[in-house]
Amino acid sequence: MAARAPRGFGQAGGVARTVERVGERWALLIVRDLLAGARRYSDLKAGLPRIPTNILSDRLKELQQAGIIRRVPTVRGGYELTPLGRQLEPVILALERWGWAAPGEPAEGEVLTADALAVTLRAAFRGEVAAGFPPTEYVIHTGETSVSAVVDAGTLDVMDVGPDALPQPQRRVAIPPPADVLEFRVERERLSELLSGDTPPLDVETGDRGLVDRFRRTFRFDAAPGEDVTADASVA
Amino acid sequence: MAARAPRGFGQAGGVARTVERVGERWALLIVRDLLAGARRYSDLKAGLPRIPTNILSDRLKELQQAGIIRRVPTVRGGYELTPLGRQLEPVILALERWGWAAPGEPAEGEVLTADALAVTLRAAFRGEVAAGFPPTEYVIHTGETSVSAVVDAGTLDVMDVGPDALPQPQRRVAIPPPADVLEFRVERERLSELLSGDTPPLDVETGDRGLVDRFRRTFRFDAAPGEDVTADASVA
DNA sequence: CGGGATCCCAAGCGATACTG
DNA sequence: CAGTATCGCTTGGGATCCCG
Repeated sequence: MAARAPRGFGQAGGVARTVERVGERWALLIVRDLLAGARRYSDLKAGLPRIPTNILSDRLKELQQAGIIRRVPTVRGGYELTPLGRQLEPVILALERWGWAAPGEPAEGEVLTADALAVTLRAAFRGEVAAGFPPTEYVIHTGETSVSAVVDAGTLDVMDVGPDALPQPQRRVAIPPPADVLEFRVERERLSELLSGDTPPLDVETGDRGLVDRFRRTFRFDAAPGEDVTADASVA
Repeated sequence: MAARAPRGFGQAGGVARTVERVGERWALLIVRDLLAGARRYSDLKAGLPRIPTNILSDRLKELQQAGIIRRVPTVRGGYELTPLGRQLEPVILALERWGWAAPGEPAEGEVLTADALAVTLRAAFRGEVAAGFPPTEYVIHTGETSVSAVVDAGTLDVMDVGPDALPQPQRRVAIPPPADVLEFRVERERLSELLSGDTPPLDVETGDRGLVDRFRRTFRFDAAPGEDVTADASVA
């Protein structure tokens, strides 16, 4: 007996506990996508094109047992985060921020889905700054992905508006569409620059160009003040 | 050619990028321990008793190539975080917080090392609250582990004071030892309660019992206000 | 002696095929 | 559409061995 905790880390700290539950391959990406709302099996699979279906199936089972996700009874194949799972949001946002700050080329053939972009925007969102602006809607096109980000009084709501977007569950709060709307397209490779406060070329399709600056203040990954990001990755 | 990005996620978002770099098994625990300061190969191995030596070796190489850690030239077998690696601190702290908030038994046979406990205390630390108290030193014994946490004007410094603690590099700031000192022992299973604002039995060895309350205000995982943590993990 | 490298086996992962 | 089943390959685990 005493199965010696097979495949555990043998560690009692919080990091070890968390990694044991969501550290398996693909698990955090599933959580990321579910952070945007309930999704069906096929939605998850479409958002994670390279996940093998058996792995998706395994992870969904494991995450359920860990109390992180649950099935949506009313939707066949539907899954959503539990309250415990939603508490992983700070983890996801911290991972998202570091990922954009880390150097390295984007690598071709990668997809940036609407759910991923929604998390990106939430990670870059500065509520305090945004609270100083009138309600604004930003429609962002990049690669094959299109999302709408509605900013109102320090709150942010992102939704997929792409060609194959699912019908959205009604908005949480029924707000009138903002008067200020900026719609633009930016290259995927330039998104990082845009969110770092840089001014890459972007193609404004609708709205006042002056709103671009508002966007750049509202969504911004702050290079930690006083901390140098550039690290020497060259190794013998 | 075009090696088809073997074993990548095929995702462009920040979460995917981060998980690709530090998502391998054990990697984040290595980063966690290095967050406490530079460590040698044997220190890391001792702090991670269940890691196979080849895996430790592999991870150290990978983390170096990712620019997250580097060798300490002056210390044989020494490793430390790069500035980029130190930027993972928010990630580690977020993981630590979720891990303590998640339900589940501690599981026996697990170790809680000094480096892990240091991260726990940093994750639970409330600088704003602490700033209101006079400088205080807390010496905490739990299980086999003993650390000293010096709190001064909203800053926290944790160091190993266990029987086999390494000789500490000199304190960052040469401060006089605080007048207020609390030394206590708490069972490992009760640590979670203590850091949740509960009042489990603890054995005060030195200092005024009134300082216990100061400790409880200084180190505290906040149950996110208005968010219910308890989730139903029971599954068919 | 500490700091790794090698080996072998088991477990997890990935691709594809298949079923309710 | 929502998964299971199967199979080959890759990775991790554990013990041992080697090197400076």
